[in-house]
Amino acid sequence: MNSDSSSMSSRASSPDMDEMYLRGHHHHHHHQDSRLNSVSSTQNDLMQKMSDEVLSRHGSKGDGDSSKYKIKKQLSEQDLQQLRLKINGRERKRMHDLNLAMDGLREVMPYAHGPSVRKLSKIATLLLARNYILMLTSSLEEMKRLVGEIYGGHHSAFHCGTVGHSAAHPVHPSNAVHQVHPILGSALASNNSSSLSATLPGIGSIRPAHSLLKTPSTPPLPLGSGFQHWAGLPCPCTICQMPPPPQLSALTSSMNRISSETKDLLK
DNA sequence: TAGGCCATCTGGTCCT
DNA sequence: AGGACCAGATGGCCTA
Repeated sequence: MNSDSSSMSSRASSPDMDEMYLRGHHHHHHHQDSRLNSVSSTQNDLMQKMSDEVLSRHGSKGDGDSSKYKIKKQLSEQDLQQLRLKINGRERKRMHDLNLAMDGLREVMPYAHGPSVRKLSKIATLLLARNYILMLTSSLEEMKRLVGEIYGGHHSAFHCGTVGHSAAHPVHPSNAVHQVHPILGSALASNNSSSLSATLPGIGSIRPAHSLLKTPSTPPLPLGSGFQHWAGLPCPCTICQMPPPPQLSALTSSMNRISSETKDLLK
């Protein structure tokens, strides 16, 4: 029925409940669930309600002829089945789309990918993503600060990526730190880079804003801002041509402190 | 076997 | 009115 296997690859697909429904699931008492009795009654109510809706759609509501009503009730049950199938199908598609988005998020998360690695659960994905964003944001802030200290504020203000772009690209994390939701803002305030934890392998030789995001296993993050630093292109500016200042190694070590939190997520 | 995770169904609510 | 979104319920699968 549904060909989507990406979100269900690790488990057998469930029995087709629509099929069950069509075979008389609404008469079901195939398991002794305490909820089923109440559901059955409410379901009957629903059936009647929807039946009325369908009947009214067909312009037959209020028909006094009982034999006609019986026929039309039968028709309406078919309509109800079709309606239910339609609604269920929409909901399934919605959840499949949600799972696809979740897979997309997993793909850009800094954790080991591969067939032998069990994929992150949904909750772990969301929590890790949050930590990752927080870490990136605070790293960026820290780098901006360091660059400002080293080269002076006026120069860094003209730097193509780390500072100058932030005003032009509102969605960039370096700008988001000032515009973020109050909750995130408070989270940032309480989460410096040492308490944050995310995995960024191969970050040893740091160039501001470059190698931070260009991890070997992850593609450039699609932030939607057209931020050219992340497009894999070499940057011609003087700052990017210079070797990394020794102060930035402190950032490296803080980044490598990844994570009791994150490791917990991966358990 | 218990608990975690998940897909699905379902009814309610909100939105367009 | 119909669709999107949400939360609760349920059962299946898997793992410690």
